Amino acid sequence: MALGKDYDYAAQECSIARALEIVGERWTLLVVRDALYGVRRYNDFLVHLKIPRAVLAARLQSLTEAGVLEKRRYQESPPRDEYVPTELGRALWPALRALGLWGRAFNPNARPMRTFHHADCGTELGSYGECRACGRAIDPEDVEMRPGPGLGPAEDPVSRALRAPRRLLQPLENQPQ
Amino acid sequence: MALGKDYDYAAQECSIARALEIVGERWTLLVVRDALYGVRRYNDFLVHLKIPRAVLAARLQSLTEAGVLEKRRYQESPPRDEYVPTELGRALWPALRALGLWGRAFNPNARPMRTFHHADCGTELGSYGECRACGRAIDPEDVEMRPGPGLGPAEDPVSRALRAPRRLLQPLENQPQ
DNA sequence: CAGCTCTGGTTCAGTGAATGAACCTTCCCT
DNA sequence: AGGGAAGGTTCATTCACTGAACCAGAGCTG
Repeated sequence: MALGKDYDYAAQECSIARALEIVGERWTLLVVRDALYGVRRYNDFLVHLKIPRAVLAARLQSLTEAGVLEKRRYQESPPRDEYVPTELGRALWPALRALGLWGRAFNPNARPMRTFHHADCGTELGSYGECRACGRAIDPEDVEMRPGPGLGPAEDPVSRALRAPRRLLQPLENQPQ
Repeated sequence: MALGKDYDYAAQECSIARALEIVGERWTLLVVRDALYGVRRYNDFLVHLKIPRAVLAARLQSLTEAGVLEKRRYQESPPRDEYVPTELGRALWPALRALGLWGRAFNPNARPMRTFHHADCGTELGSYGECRACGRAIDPEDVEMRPGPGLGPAEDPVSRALRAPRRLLQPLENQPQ
């Protein structure tokens, strides 16, 4: 979503509008999604999202300023930073989950791309992010993501790494190719 | 969100990206939000959202083509149409609810603008629109919206009408002023 | 019947954001 | 010395958003 630089719908007295001021721009929610999937590094976002470099830099910066991601130095020489979801970023999981569920409902005969399960018991999450077996909401740390039958072949290393069953927020291992 | 005309992130194999193709543009989710609040008429959207006319026309058309809203003739002479959420549009309620709750979490010391309750029991809804007491998802038809302490004075008739406690999807009465 | 209003648009010029390609810098490796 | 990887910045072009103006059908008013 392209917001004007004056962020006009800040005027709206509505929490939804407030949320969209932060994450409503084009690509922003996809960056957060990848961050929750475990992507942390500039190049991995770039490869996985096929996003223009300038836009990615802008989004990472604004998300960091908003407190959704945290920029963290993970090696000094050469200096390298990674972007990690904060508590606020992790709190976007229900919204992303709901959007994904709606996107699946949108084309009903499509096979699911990924399924999400309670890591402790393997039960697939319900429509409001709860474990149907345990009957309570599951934090993203305890969600296991599994590839679904709707996924095609992986074309880049990041997509390939995200094919394996894995916990949300678990950092991507950058195997040295 | 400004999508290119070729909708590039259609390529993403992800239900979230699919959803954002439809509702990811700037203003789109706010139009759907208003539709769920009971706004149905072009002019009411215009007044309440303060959205440019051209953008509103474009959004209403694309949402109608996507099957999120339905254009319905409500009077023949002069011909007047209203836009009503379809089943697919109503299915966006959990995502909007989750986004709104996140927007509230974003500025924690702000007072809530509106609260949403299960109409049958009065319990405030959880982050996916489920009733915490009944333990199940609540259809938007059964959700009661109440004004919260964070709302300022209403400046237009539509905002004023949306101040009263009311069910979602209940059409706005256009009082003849 | 002239003129005004209400509703629901369309058109248009100006602006700002997204895009993709090219370039840059620092560091490491050989 | 040369090459490559990571993480950016810069730039011209394209595209969408913005706000104001304009338009058209229908009813109301005098």
